[in-house]
Amino acid sequence: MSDGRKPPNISGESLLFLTDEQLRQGSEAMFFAYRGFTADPDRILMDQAYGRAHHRAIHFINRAPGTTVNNLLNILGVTKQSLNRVLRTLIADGLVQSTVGRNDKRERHLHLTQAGEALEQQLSDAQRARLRAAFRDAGPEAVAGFRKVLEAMMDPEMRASYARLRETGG
Amino acid sequence: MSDGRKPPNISGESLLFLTDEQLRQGSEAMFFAYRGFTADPDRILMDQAYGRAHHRAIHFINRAPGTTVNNLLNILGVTKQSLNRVLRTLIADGLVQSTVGRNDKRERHLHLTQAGEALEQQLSDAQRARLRAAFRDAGPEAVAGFRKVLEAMMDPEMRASYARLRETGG
DNA sequence: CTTGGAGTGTCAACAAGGCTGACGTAATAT
DNA sequence: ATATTACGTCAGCCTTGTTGACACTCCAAG
Repeated sequence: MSDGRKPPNISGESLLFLTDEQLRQGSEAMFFAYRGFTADPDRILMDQAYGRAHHRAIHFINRAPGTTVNNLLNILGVTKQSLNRVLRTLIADGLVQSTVGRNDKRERHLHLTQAGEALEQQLSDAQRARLRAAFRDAGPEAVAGFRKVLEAMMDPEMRASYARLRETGG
Repeated sequence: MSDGRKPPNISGESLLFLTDEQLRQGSEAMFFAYRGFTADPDRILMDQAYGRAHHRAIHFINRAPGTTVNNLLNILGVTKQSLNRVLRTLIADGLVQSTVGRNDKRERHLHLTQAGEALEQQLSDAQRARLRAAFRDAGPEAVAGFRKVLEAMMDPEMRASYARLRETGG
């Protein structure tokens, strides 16, 4: 690594897509694209007293209704103090409902209220609109490649979370 | 938007890759992948007194040596005050050199020092290693699709910055 | 030549949202 | 009975975003 120059074409196929320059362009594409990816929901949330952290919580509670705090913690990859601050405001504002577990009363199960679902819709509509346009412009094969590379880029635990959500979600 | 159901197959080709569920999976892939994407440099920077903002500044100064503060501002999409705090520490620590513009003395031209280049190498090596592995696993066609979708996802101005960097960079 | 506006960069103060550490409480597991 | 787990909370810190206020430079209009 850090060879700085194009690796020689060892195997039969061209490895030009693995040059440092190509990888750097990939990094920059990720950076700029992620900005676009979050821009629309961010704009919506600015008006309200919420931020990106609230969006993430709402998204995954909607995605896995009844999930526990601990599970959400693992998915989001933040500390419970951080998450709790966000959840506290969402519960206080009546967007999220926290119910004591039936089997294990230590657990709290999280659901979106109607108001929470409404906000989730609004946020994911904005984000999906951009993604839909990008997907349509790029075409199905590009989208398949997009997904493939992103998945390969994840940490293993994240890849597991991602796969689990895919199974339950459809 | 927000139709919630699969759109009918209007055109000749299948539009199943544009269902809400597929788009949601795309969002989640972006979220998890971006975490992985930033994880390695973040780990390196944790030890030092620097964060992700410093990484971004160093990256783009390296990419476009002699760039002005204002230009960097546009690329990074933050306020000049935010950037200035980062630059101040980098300059104080001798990683970045700021020289008054020759033609226009209002401008500052930014360069990495040797120490700055060394850190840049270390950071981008870590990030490139992950990206290289992901690219190799996914293969050239997937990478092409990846790039295509990301580019379509950017805001127009960001797409312009991205293209500009690509030209000068090679 | 002076002056006013636009462009560029700096300093100060504040907020969001990460983090760690410590502690309390209830429920479960051993 | 005790240890562990799940959750909540308080306190305090750091990074990194924000606005507001200000200084210096340049250029053009008067």
